[in-house]
Amino acid sequence: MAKRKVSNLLALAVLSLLNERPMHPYEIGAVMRQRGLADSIKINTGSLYSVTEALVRNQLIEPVETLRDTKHPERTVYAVTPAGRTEFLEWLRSLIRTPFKEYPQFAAGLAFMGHLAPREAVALLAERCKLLAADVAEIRSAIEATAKFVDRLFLIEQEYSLTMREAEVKWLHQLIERIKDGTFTEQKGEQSAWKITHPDPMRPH
Amino acid sequence: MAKRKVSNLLALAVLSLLNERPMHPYEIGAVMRQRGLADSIKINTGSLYSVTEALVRNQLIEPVETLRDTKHPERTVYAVTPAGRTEFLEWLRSLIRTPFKEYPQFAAGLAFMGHLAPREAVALLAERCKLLAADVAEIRSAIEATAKFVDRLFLIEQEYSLTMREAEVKWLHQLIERIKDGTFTEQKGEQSAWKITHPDPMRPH
DNA sequence: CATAGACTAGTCGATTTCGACTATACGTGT
DNA sequence: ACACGTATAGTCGAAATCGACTAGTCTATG
Repeated sequence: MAKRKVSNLLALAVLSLLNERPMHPYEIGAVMRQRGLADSIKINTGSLYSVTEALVRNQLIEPVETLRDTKHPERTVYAVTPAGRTEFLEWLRSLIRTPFKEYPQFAAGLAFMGHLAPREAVALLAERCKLLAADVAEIRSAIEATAKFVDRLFLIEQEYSLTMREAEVKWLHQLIERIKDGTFTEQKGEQSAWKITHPDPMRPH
Repeated sequence: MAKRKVSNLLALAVLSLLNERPMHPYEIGAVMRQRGLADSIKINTGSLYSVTEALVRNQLIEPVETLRDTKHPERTVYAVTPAGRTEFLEWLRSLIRTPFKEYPQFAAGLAFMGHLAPREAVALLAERCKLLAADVAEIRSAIEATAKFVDRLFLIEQEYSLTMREAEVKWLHQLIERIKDGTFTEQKGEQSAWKITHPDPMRPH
């Protein structure tokens, strides 16, 4: 994510909600959680205030009033600026259009999987399959339960999440099979070991 | 990713490479790039040194010598400690076993897609499809080219990457179809608009 | 009535991330 | 000879991220 003045996705959420109406940061956090946005965008209180400041500094939002209420701490209400509205829409477009490079943790794990014995790798992958399958079931029922009172438009992202997990489970099954069937391994004595035919400095053992 | 003393995936790469042999950070960076690890783990020079310091601070690696060479700047060589070896393996296991929550940028885009007109959304999604398809083709040829001299074990992560992109392309096609076929939309005058039947504060317009 | 926990709205300081920069050496082209 | 680009090995300072903490109010419970 290059060149954006503020790039934390929290800022996108802030811009989106302020597009609806002015709010103070605590309220933004509460609405995000209420709407399940915390599922797509990581919320951290410190970052929410920090991002809000950055948006102000870059004139994408501005403070419009400060409310005092004997019952509550003082709160500052922000509204989006025209520049902020523009940034929001452009950012949103680029998020939908451009498949930006991601660095999923599992990919890093796979890159170093050769450090583990094939047998152990298979066990771990199988466990991952189980956990993902549970995720899949959970997302499924959440979608069904929510579909009763939420428009499908707002379930798209859960469906995406579901699809990607299902694809991973499927691939994992295949990977496990291939490890077991000897595609990646060879027998060394009683143990099966990764098949390494290029013992050069390219990769570990 | 909770509780790890050092959690940047760069640190995992450092631990992995130092498991092979002692190296200085610049060399670690170079080897990572040479091996294509920069594809799975984001490298930033400042972070590499910072992460190295954090690993030292937490006694997962230690400096073993400082080399001076009239041609090159002074360099500090680090080696992994027993605790570092243990941490590496446990971290690796957890990366493979546990599907930790990720926050892909596209998911955030989908969460707010309702802010765009359906027509525009479709155009953007179609563009994304194209870009992803190009990624798919590229990864495919990279795998084929590399398979000639790299063991399959070391291509697993590229295959994962390929699979996930293919799944996304497929799903995108379906999503586009569903937007076009009226699943998500309704006619409002001459324009098609998102079908919103719950105009409550749950979501934007 | 007192206490504990949750809620409200934010702060704080430590750590991490980022990307430009430093300074030297070498190779290449003009 | 000079300029430029690349390689070597790292530094630096600004900004971002994180998660615990602050302080007051309200509610429920004993």
